[in-house]
Amino acid sequence: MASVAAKGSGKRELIRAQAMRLFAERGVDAVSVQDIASACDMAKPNLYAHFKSKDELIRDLFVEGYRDYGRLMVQAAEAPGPFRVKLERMVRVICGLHDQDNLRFRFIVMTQHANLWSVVADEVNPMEIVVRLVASAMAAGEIPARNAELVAAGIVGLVVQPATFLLYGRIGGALTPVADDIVSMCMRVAT
Amino acid sequence: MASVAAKGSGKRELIRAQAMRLFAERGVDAVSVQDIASACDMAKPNLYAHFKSKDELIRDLFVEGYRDYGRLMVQAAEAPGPFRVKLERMVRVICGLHDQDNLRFRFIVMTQHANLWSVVADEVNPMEIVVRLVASAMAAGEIPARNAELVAAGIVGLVVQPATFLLYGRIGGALTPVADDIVSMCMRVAT
DNA sequence: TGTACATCAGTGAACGCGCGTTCACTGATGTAC
DNA sequence: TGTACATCAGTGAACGCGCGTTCACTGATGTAC
Repeated sequence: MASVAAKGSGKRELIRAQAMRLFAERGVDAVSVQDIASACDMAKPNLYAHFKSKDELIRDLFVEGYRDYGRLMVQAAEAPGPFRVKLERMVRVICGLHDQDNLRFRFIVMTQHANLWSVVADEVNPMEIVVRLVASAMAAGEIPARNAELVAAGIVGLVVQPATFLLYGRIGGALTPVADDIVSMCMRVAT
Repeated sequence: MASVAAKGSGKRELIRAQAMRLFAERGVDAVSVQDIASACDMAKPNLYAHFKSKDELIRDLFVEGYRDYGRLMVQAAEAPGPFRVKLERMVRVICGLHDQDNLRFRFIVMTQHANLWSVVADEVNPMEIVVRLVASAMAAGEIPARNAELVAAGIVGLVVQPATFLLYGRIGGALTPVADDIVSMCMRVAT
């Protein structure tokens, strides 16, 4: 059961890894504390030595799940270069994280409407970051000034929806091989 | 409580309307049978005179929820005209349905990962329809032949993500006013 | 008109169940002398 | 070396709760004569 490698060491990381896997596969509501305990080969009460409650565990995974995305996207946006380069870096970051840690991406997709956003800081909120990138490129005259929120939404959709197609086996393989195509679609939308 | 207008008449339609509203607002798992009964001003057991179980009610709403989208999208795709016209009709249909019955759209978004797809026929599966439209336009040489699934995913994303932004108040108003912009983004992605 | 009966939408109360969570306890391990 | 004790990860059993669902019953309404 405990075949999914825990990133760090120790029981806490084992619990986090197994819980994220189960949540990603079935959704948080369809996974019981017992399910998580079984996957970790431990008794249910022992989970409470590491997390105060099921909710705390979910929040922990949600925050941690978005942290890397946010941080790397901010880096991509703040590093020097024209809009096209920033956007390309950003798309590649997301494709890379997606392929490298697919379970996390699944988890994020499954929980995206779960009223958990209040626990994620605005600075690392991926939507916010894309909106800011697009808006500042328009302000700088790098791309035509249009409805920035709408263009940003479009760009997010151009990444998220192919990822979702992949999730359901509609597209095979990984996201990185088509990163170029996604970037070019984004650029056509933005310019 | 029963202020949401039921489309048809009778208790069954009242239940369907209230349930869809609650499911759209909170997600199916966060709404109990008691919640639905209260919203309908009736006792819990009475729901079972109209639906065999909570699951049946959810499936009913899911199937019904997609039916109009699928039917109208197929019409838009099968009516004569070049790719651009078909795509535009299709986008307008979705924007129109979205604005006219926002709760249904919310419900669809909330339940999109709920393992309910087996109850929706392939012919009216919106993703399928878009994929077919793009693939046949490529086959006919109307648009450049590229990865059809990916382009279709992009187009779906260009509609769904703005709708989601709207859902969370990130964009104000309705989808129809920006339908033109969405169509033009889709065309730039596809050609 | 009044009486007897059939119908049936609607309900109060209870059902069993699995949930998240708590707690008193166990038993292996390390340490002191 | 053996004995006594402290530590603490881990657990079996139970907790209360709200869930979806069932069922025997009610009581208003319509119909027959």
